[in-house]
Amino acid sequence: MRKIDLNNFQVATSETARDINSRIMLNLVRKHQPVSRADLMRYSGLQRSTVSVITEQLIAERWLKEGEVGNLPRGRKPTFLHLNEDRAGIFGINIQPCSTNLVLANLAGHFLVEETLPTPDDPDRFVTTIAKRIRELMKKHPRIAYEGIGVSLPGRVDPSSQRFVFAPNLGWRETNLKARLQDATGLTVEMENAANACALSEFWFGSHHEGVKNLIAVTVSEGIGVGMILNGQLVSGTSGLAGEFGHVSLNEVGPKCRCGNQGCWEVYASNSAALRYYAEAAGDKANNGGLAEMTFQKILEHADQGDAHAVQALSRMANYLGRGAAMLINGLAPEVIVFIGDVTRAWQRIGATAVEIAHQRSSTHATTKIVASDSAAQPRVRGIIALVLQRHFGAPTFA
Amino acid sequence: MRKIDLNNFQVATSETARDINSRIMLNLVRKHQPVSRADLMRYSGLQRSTVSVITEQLIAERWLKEGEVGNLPRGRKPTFLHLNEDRAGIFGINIQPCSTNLVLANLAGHFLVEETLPTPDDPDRFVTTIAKRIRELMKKHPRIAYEGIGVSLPGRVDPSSQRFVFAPNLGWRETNLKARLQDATGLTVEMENAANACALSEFWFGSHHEGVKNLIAVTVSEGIGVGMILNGQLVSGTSGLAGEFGHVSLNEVGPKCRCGNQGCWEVYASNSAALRYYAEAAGDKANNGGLAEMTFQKILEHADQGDAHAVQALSRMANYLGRGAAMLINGLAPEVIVFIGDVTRAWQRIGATAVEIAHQRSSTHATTKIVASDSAAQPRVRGIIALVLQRHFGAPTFA
DNA sequence: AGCATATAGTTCGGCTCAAGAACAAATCCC
DNA sequence: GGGATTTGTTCTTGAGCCGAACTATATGCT
Repeated sequence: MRKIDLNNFQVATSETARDINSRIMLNLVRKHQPVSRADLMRYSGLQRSTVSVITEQLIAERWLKEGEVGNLPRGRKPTFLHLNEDRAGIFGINIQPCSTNLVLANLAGHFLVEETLPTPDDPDRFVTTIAKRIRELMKKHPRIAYEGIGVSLPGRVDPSSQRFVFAPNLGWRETNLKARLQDATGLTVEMENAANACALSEFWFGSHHEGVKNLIAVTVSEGIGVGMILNGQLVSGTSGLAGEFGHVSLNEVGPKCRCGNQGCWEVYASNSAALRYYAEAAGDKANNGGLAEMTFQKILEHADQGDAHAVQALSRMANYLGRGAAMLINGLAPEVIVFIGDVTRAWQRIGATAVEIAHQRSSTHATTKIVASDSAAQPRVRGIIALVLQRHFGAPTFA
Repeated sequence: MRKIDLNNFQVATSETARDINSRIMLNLVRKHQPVSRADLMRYSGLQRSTVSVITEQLIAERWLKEGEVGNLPRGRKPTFLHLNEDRAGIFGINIQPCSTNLVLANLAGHFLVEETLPTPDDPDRFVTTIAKRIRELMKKHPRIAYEGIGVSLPGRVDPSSQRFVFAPNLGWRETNLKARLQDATGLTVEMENAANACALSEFWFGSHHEGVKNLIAVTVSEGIGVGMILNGQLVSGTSGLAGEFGHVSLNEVGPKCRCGNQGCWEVYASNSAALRYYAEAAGDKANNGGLAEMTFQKILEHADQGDAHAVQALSRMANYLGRGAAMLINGLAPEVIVFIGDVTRAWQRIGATAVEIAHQRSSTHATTKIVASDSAAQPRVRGIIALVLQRHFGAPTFA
């Protein structure tokens, strides 16, 4: 039960009921399509007449389209309804320190165009490059409407001002990226932290978590980021700063972290941590060169080839991934924790350890599932598409 | 933005708009009373006519009452509306290991009756004793309607089944307390974890956090419990298990915790931890007796009397309270963290340390306020009143 | 006193919307 | 072809908000 925010609430008008019910219809079609009006009546509990009127309206607005006719043992054949997936196009941009993904997706979240380009050093060049490409793509695919642009980036974004609070890995000075991209493209821009985007991706597109209302995404790369869905919605905290569990200290006398503190989770469980573990294990060989050019990628390969040091490094990393997961389970008790990042490619090797440690160190009553994301699914960019889609498929809020 | 749960949603009917708007009216009156219909029109943005109809209805249902007439420089004098605080009575029960509070409150959360009794060893006796007393009180105050009973207890309650998942400090075997209390009193019973109740208390009755949507309550006693309000609503997690941050390990080689793990936050920052610190500081004197009967209460007194060991023990405790708060700030970035428990009585002594450590060890961008609750306010029992009040004052959810 | 002005609150017609019943359409089976 | 069955539409009714007109009550100026 939510408390009404008396500084910012929304009263109901005569159209409110329709807003709510047509949003429900849209979601029911999304889930159950192909689906007849009669099915919608049964799923929703609304009157057949009401369903008819609402679907008629949604068809007129091109959200839905009538499709083939179904077959039943008896009676009039139903006309199936479908989501009109090509009603709108959404651009998704995923900015990472070295490369940026640009995607054009439809309402179903399917990618129509998918490109990768190097991330420019400064935001000015970024805006002009991306805006140009987006305008080209809009010309090339002129038939669809464009809903907006979603941007995921390694940093925290203030939900109210939509400026980023910090993005250390990007090295960009604080800038009003949103306004400039909007001016350059004419489309609405929404920005979100990459871990939050991943959480949204799993929450809206993850097929295996039916009925889940609490889901946590953990992105593991150079650092660790956490995105949280609690009570069915993204948790952003004040100024969008929530999710920095990667900088919770697991050991007050642990190694220094770039955040200034000691023994942070990401000092123990990130890709960089695995590199450190490998260097420690490989010992003196480190000085013989080669190790300086070591990458997490190579550790995964070495482990596959049976390199004991690599296996050990990954195992230590897995152990700490488990400890951090235990923190999240104890504190937030989600139904699911999803790990995202290169580490998922080695999940078969390290998943069991992480899961075991996590359960060992968390409440015995918790039933949290811990899984690795399908890395092919591009959760960062899919999630940012989900963010934009929420405008149309999310629950409208009143009061 | 929330995702619609297609397994459990609520369609809008013709009455939905009224439900929403009259709930808003009720809250506006609660906040701004005494308030005229014209004021409500301005606060809500609804038409004067709509406000008139809704208030008429709320007066007929006895939620509101007309009061005195106001004065204005010009024009017709407004009739002020008030919340009819005595429309309903709510029983609040706070179960703690040794004593139980029973409170009868009105709609404003004011206590009409306030009693304390020893907590029976077994739930059977508890139900009969409490139910008898509640029936007596209902006879004694026959004029008001009774809304229900709220029960706060040291343990986690599954929101769906309303059974407690575990309550180790209570030592009661799992029992369907809710159903039995309902049968014995004829009133609706709602149960909630004590830390969650505290969070609700601060959120609904805390005057100093206007506009706050993310608030965390930390109860410090023998153990540490955490209750979280995020996005304006209580976060319970799967089976109500969220909030066990007290059992997050801050040190993997720290002292054993009763939960089976090592170095949990509550091993370092609870009342029991302060007792251990004191024993360590007092050293050999411990064997001379007296220390076995040491209580946290006495440590507070000794500190006031200038006992260096007591001061040091509290200071170590404060340090770890700060570290735990830093974890909550990094992870959840609330606007406010409220500490609750005996420790608040020593807040003048230890607050500064805790706040300093918390800010030192959390994101430099975070602006979380850290405060001690007013211990006289009885947050546990006030919060459980808030839980029941939410039924009438919380935002109704559709879709 | 009389009138203009201002503010509070009520009443009524018009519009949106869901409910529910009646009806039309389409199909199968006998 | 007729009855049974299911889908989908149409129409009336009642709930509820909007907006305008209207009533009630006050002040201040002439």
